[in-house]
Amino acid sequence: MKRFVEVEQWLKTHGIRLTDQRRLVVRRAVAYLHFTAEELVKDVREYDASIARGTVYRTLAMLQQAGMVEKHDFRYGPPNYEVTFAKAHHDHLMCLHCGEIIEFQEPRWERLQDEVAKRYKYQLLTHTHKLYGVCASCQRSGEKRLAEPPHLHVEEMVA
Amino acid sequence: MKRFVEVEQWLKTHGIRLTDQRRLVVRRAVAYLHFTAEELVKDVREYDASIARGTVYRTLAMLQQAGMVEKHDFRYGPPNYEVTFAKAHHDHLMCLHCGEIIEFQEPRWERLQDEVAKRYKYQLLTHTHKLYGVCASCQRSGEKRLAEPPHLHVEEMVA
DNA sequence: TCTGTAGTTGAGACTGAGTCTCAATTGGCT
DNA sequence: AGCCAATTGAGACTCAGTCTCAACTACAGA
Ligand SMILES: [Zn+2]
Ligand SMILES: [Zn+2]
Ligand SMILES: [Zn+2]
Ligand SMILES: [Zn+2]
Repeated sequence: MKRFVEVEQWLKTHGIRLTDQRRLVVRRAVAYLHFTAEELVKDVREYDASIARGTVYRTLAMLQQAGMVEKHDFRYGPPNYEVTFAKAHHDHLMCLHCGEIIEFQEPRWERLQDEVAKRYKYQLLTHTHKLYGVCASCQRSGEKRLAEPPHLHVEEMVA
Repeated sequence: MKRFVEVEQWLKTHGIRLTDQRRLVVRRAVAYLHFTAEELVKDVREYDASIARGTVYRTLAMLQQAGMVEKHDFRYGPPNYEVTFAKAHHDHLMCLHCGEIIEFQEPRWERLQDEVAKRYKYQLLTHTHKLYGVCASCQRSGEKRLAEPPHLHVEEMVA
C-alpha cells in the first residue's frame, strides 16, 4: 500500500480535516527521501500553482507534531525533512562533497546513549547523530565543491 | 594562562591582523561556554557600543575556519558557538525544559563511528552527536516551558 | 617615526527562510 | 442544502545572517 494512504488514514482517524492541499503535500512529501521545505513548496506548486507557502509549512509542522515527519538539521543549508511514518529509526551519514545522505542503523549506539543519559540522570527524549565525511566516489574524483542538499529518489506523482 | 592570550598568539603567528575589535570579540567569546552570535554581539557592545554586527560574525567565521571555534546546531533557536581551542572533543546533552547543556565524552562512540564510516567507505571528517531530554531537576519540578538557549558561566571582563 | 597600502571596519541595504494576520473559502457534520 | 469552525492564500513582517563599499588602521618597509 502506498504510504500516503496510511498517512491520510491516520489524519482521518485523528479528526484532522483532509483538504486537497494537505493531500497534495503528503503525496509529494512521501515521494522524497529527504527534502527541504522550499523544495517541497516548489514541487507541490507544479501540481497546484496557487498553493501558499504557509500551507506547506503548516502541513509539515502538523505532520511533525503527529510524529510522522522528522526535521533534520544537516550542517549546510536549511533543514531537511523526512517522512518517518512506518520507517525504522536510523541515523545519517552525509558526504560533504556531493551531498549524498546514507541512512544506517547502529544498535550499539542506541544502547550507549541510554547509558550516557542515565549517567547524568536525564530522561532521554530524542537524539541526533550525524556523521560527515567524503564518500568513496568523491574520494576518487577528488572534487572540491561543498554539499548542496540534493534531491534523491524523487518520484513523479502518478495521479 | 588566560585562553585568549593563546588565541591572540595563534592569530599573530598566522599573520592575521590583531585589531581592537578582534581582541574584544575573542576575549568575550572565551568568557562563555556556549553562546549564540547575537548574544555575543550584544555582550561585546557593552564594551564598545560601535562594534558592527558584521565584525562579530566575520571574526567568528575566521576563528571557526582556524579551528578554534565550533558552531553547533542545537535543536531550538539559532546556532551556538563554542571556543574549542585547547579543549578536548566532547559531545552534548541538552535539557529541553531549562536549556542546560552538559558536555560529555564517550570514547566507545567515537570508535563505533569509525566502524560505521568504514562500513560505507567514507572518509570521516566530523560528526555531531546530540542527546535531548529532561534533566533531573526539571523532571522533579515538572515544568513545561521549552528551551531558550541560556548563558552559562559568563565572566565579566576584568580589564 | 613616517608612510603606503592591503586588510579591516561600520553602517546600512539586502537576502532567505520562515512566521503571522486576517478576510475569504471549504470540509464535514446535520 | 446549510452551517460554522477549521483551513487557506496573499502578502506583510521578522529574524538571523550576508554583502557592499567608502572610510579607517595595523603594521611592514623606508
Ligand atoms: Zn540513533
Ligand atoms: Zn533519514
Ligand atoms: Zn563525539
Ligand atoms: Zn561544548
